[in-house]
Amino acid sequence: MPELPEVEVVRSGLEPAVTGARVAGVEVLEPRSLRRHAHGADDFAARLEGAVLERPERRGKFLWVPLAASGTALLVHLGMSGQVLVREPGVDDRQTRVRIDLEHPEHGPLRLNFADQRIFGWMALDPLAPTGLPDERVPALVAHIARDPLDPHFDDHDFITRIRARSTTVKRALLDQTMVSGIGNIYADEALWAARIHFDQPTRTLSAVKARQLIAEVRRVLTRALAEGGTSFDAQYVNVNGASGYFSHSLNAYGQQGRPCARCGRPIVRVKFMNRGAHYCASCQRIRGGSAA
DNA sequence: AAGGCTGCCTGCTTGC
DNA sequence: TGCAAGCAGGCAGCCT
Repeated sequence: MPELPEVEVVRSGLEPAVTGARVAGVEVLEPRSLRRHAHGADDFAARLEGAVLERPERRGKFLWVPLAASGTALLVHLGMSGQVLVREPGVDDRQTRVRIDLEHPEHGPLRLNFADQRIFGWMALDPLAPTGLPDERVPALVAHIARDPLDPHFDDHDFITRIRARSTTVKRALLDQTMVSGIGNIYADEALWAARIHFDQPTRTLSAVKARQLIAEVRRVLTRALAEGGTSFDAQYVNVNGASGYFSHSLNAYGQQGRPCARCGRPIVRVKFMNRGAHYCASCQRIRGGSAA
């Protein structure tokens, strides 16, 4: 379940390998991995071959590599199980869906393998469009995605205002990538635990102080997970070298059902919510009625 | 506007 | 032992 920290680990790992490299060859082994590319697998390969790659960028869980002098980017979403692996030429990985061979001016030939067990992830070539900020462009398929909490232009005050104005509940809002991006099921549950907020608390009843605390805890958990190299439970998430992260050892709520809450000792419980699991401490995280003041 | 639900997917785990 | 159902869930799109 790659979320912001895992995608950022991939982006930063990719940066030295791809920046300035030329695409020497593209092989699409699984056309479904290109379902969001507008014109099919052959067009994808033909247009990507020969392109020179620039520094990879990220917003939320979306990762893209601009192609020099083209107004286009190679856009990647890892979905549930996607990986981008930097390998020696000719090396293959299990469940490789797209192979991209690179020629780097300093590192020589390299291979990128886009591997994805469940095929929820995808790649596409997508036009870059201006955001309104000087010198900032994002792919068209990312235009509707909100800034993420590690973006220097993320506006906490604006987030607090918007979340309190929405008639929804708090976990639903955290998972809504048009409200705030980069958060998935793991870090939503972790941030809610840290802020002592129940997942089903109506957002209109969140005080401004509580909403501020929530976004601060979101940022803290994302930052800590990034520092630990992301969360891995198995081979489904690895960095560009195939190594796992360590944050799974730091989880307080997600996957901790039956274990004692690190604050109060009562067991963490897991319930079904939005067709996924919600993990929380029923003692520390209660729905508070009352004023929104 | 909000949200419920489905489809997209495979591999591992659980249950009969 | 073997098979089938259940489970993991990000996102788009449809419908109410």
